[in-house]
Amino acid sequence: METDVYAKNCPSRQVLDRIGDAWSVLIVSSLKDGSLRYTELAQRINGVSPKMLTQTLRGLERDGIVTRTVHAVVPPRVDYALTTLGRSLLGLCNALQDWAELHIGDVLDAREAYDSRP
Amino acid sequence: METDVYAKNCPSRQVLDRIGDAWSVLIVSSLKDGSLRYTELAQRINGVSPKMLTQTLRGLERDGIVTRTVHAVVPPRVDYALTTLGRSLLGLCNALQDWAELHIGDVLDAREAYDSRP
DNA sequence: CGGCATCCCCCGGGATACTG
DNA sequence: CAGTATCCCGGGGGATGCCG
Repeated sequence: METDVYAKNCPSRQVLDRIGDAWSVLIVSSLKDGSLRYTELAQRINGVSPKMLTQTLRGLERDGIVTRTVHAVVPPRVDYALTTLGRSLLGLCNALQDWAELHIGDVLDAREAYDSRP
Repeated sequence: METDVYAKNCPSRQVLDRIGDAWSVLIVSSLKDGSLRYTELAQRINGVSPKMLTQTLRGLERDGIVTRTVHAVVPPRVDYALTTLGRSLLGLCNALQDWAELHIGDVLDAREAYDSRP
């Protein structure tokens, strides 16, 4: 198959969009040690609205990156976990966060220098 | 410094946003072999509007990831190149694209399966 | 050639309230 | 508890037109 991310209509662009989505990255990273419930994800990921959490989880499920397991109990319980495909993303997500935490200082310095220019 | 990407107001979130931006990834990758002119970038990156190209380049420059060099000639010539900080991103960008090109098939299959479910 | 500036539209996404 | 439904707003981002 022809996969050129520079091409406008290449589906790999959509993959970039998904991975690029900040919520996706945070969700995948949160699930690295095992499954979590909906509420646990919501607490863990500071600032995500229920709408975006659900929406992103549905997208990840559709893309075969997470599984959604409903337990028939009261109160309801829904677990989310990574698939094999999802686990293959962990290295990337970790690298992303590592870079961010390692170079955030440089970036902030560069911004300050840029903004204080005539 | 406290760097927790799960925290709402952590600046590393902004780094995630920048790297997550599809245009940023494509620009950084395009510059891996050396500097390019504005028009060359526009041609290389299919589907980007002038506005977004300029805007993204400004953001990358502000964040210390690319340099912008204006040559005083007619017609004008502006070269963009990666900084050291920008070059440190190359591994990440390549990994991102590699993953996309490697797993795009799995993702598309998962989507089809998901969409054709009752 | 390499941009800003402006207009304008559309929808991403937050807040809130309600259900199985 | 785990969502859906609804409303609503800001701004992302395309198109177009003008400068140095």
